[in-house]
Amino acid sequence: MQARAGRTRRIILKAAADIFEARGYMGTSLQEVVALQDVSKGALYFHFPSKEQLAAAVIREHQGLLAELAAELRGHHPRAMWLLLAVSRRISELLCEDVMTRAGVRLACERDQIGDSAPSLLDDWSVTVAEILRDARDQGDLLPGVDPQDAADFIITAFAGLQRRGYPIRSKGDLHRRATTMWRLLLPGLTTPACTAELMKELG
Amino acid sequence: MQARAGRTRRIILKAAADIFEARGYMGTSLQEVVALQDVSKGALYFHFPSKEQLAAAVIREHQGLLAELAAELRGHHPRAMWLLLAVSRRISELLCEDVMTRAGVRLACERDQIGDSAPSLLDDWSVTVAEILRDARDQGDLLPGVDPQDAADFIITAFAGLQRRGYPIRSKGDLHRRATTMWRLLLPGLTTPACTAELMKELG
Amino acid sequence: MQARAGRTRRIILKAAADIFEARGYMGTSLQEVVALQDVSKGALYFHFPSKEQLAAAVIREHQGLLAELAAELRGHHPRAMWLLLAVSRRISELLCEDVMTRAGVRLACERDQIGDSAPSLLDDWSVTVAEILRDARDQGDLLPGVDPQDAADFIITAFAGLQRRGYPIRSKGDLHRRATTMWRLLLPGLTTPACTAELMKELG
Amino acid sequence: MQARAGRTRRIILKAAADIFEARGYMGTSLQEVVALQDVSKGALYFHFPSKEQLAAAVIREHQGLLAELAAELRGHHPRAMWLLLAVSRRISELLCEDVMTRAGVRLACERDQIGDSAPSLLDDWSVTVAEILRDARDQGDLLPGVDPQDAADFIITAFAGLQRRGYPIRSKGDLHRRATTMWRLLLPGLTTPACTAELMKELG
DNA sequence: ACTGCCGGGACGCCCCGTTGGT
DNA sequence: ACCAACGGGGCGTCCCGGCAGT
Repeated sequence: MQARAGRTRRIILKAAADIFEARGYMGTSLQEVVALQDVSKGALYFHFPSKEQLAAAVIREHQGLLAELAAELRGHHPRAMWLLLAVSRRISELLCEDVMTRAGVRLACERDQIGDSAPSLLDDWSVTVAEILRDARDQGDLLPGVDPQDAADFIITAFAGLQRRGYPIRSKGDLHRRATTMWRLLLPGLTTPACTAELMKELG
Repeated sequence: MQARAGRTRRIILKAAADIFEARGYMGTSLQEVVALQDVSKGALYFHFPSKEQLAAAVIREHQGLLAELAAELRGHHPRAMWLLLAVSRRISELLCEDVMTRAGVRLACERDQIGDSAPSLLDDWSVTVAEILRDARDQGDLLPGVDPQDAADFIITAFAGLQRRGYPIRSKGDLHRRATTMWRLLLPGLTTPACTAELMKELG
Repeated sequence: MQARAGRTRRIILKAAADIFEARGYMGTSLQEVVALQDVSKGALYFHFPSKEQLAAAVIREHQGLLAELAAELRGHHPRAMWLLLAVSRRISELLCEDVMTRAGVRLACERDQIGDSAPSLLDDWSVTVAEILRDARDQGDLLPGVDPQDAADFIITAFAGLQRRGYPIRSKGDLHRRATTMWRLLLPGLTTPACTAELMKELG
Repeated sequence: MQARAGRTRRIILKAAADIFEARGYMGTSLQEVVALQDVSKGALYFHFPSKEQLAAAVIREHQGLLAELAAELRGHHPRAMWLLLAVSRRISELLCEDVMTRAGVRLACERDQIGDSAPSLLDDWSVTVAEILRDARDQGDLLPGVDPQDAADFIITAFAGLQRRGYPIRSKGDLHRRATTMWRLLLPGLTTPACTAELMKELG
């Protein structure tokens, strides 16, 4: 029965992500969530004590993801800036392919509407990016005068903005293009000219 | 009576901005709006036929503002990039001082939850910024390889993100600092080194 | 100005009839009424103190009409039953041609939803028809055993039902046909065979 | 649980009938309905998705009833006209004893205010009565020249009018008396003299 | 343990019938 | 004659507990 329970939980989580992603937290009715995959309200309330917790669970699905990704990719990318770009690319891909990721990011941006039990995903990300930037500084790739934490804050905010509502992402390439634009604008202000030049080649 | 009507309308608009800014579109109840300044439901319904139209009016309050600002400040700033920074600074100030501005921007970001009658403020801004950037290009201040429209899109998205939920703006200086950080990171990727150097001095 | 006032009153009354006829008393909003002919609410409330009184006025427009008609046509129709049919035909025509008449009858049927200030049109009609039937009895045209008042009650109820909602009246002929059907069914139970036979020829 | 649900549904339906009967469709507030038997809005919303559906359910309660009655009584009344009177008497009884029946008929008359989802009860009745009349014709009881469908239309309209608003039904006998009056007036125009004479004795 | 039916209140938005100041 | 404003609900419906089954 444990297996069935887990499966149901997952189904609900997925359905919730679908609706949350499309309508936002407040615009989502649990009615719609359960209707989407034809589970009962009872099932939902068994697995998640409240709407707030449901949203929190969707966000939590990605909590720590960026840190994991960083840890995982760190092996392949000794230099921190390369790592940062690699992680950025990976997240972009997820944003394109995976509804749950999009939902998580959207909900993270709507944290103030959800409540304190929602993990502050963007803060986590900010911390991780700040760490990477500190590594980059230690490796001499960062421009002097760049504060890693401030820069990280800006970067993740800007990045989260890439999937802005109203700018619907049409295709994988679409988001990729926006990310590329972002990095092309940011790198010269972030990294040393030599490093920038090399990274630009990566971006294509 | 025209005067009184205008005054009431303004009171409602202001109250709406207060609540919209704090709770977002969907989180706002018209009940709360009218309670805040003790106007009646009837008064609200008289001036605004629906919640959607109310939000649209708050947004509309700022539609064209950036374009006006640009036109107005153009005289004082012959070089486009200087103009851009001046406008940015002005908007930052407004975001700090004026609740309605903050509400407008927040609602603009939530446009997909409001409906099509809401002006797409950010698109407007994007257009204006793109124009300025084209001027900058013509003046030789832009780096080659920078697409004005793409850059403008990114800039306004990032700028709108500066007042991100969860990152409450604590003081006027707070937002100013974030804006400065943004431009310091962006300018090197946007403008020629000479131009960048001069602008950096402006930023302090 | 007296003339203008009277004209406005009439315009409002007409507009009210239009909407009342289409939507019924409770389904009608004064908003709609004033919008139809673009008069102001102030104008409406100047002429009619309340919705109830407005409806009452529409009904009152026809109060006494049937009695007048009877009086007027009495000259041409010495025998009461002929008079009754003539009056019936005249009312049928009005129901077809005149919205106000239809509205009046509809409102009269919805009297319980309007309030006590609405004239009980149907009761009036009932009284008049009963008088006519009594005349017919005196003229020896009524079957013995027919109680004029009971018969009148039934006749006007049935007649009012001819324009039943959902049975939309498509054309003048439509209502005429229903009325003919009614009389063909009723007359044999109401009048002496001889009288019935003559009247049937009238109906065609 | 099924049992409880059914009971609740019935309670709501009954309360709705009470209010609908007294105030009409548009004059009824669901608030009042739930207050009458102290059920919650949630319960109402669970069983009936809208006011329209609630009214439709009240009407539907009687849809097919007349046809069933006809089928059931057909055994006891070989001759169609006797059947018709029997059915009429049965419905009259129901109208006196049962609020839901009165509510159903009232709502059926207000169908245009409710919406298309309301069954057109009166049309159904009309069809059934027309069938009976056709049987009567085949049995040689109908007068030549009577169109069964037209006659049926008139009969049910008139019958529905018996419980007219403003003519409150005071007692069982009251409605019975009106029905008797109706048939006494109608039968001579509907059936052959011999048949009429026999039926009249039935009416008393 | 897990799922589901049924019910419970609480508002939310809309909008309606009405009155004051002019 | 009117513009502006007033509250009072109406309906929908939403988020959520209790039990009853499995």
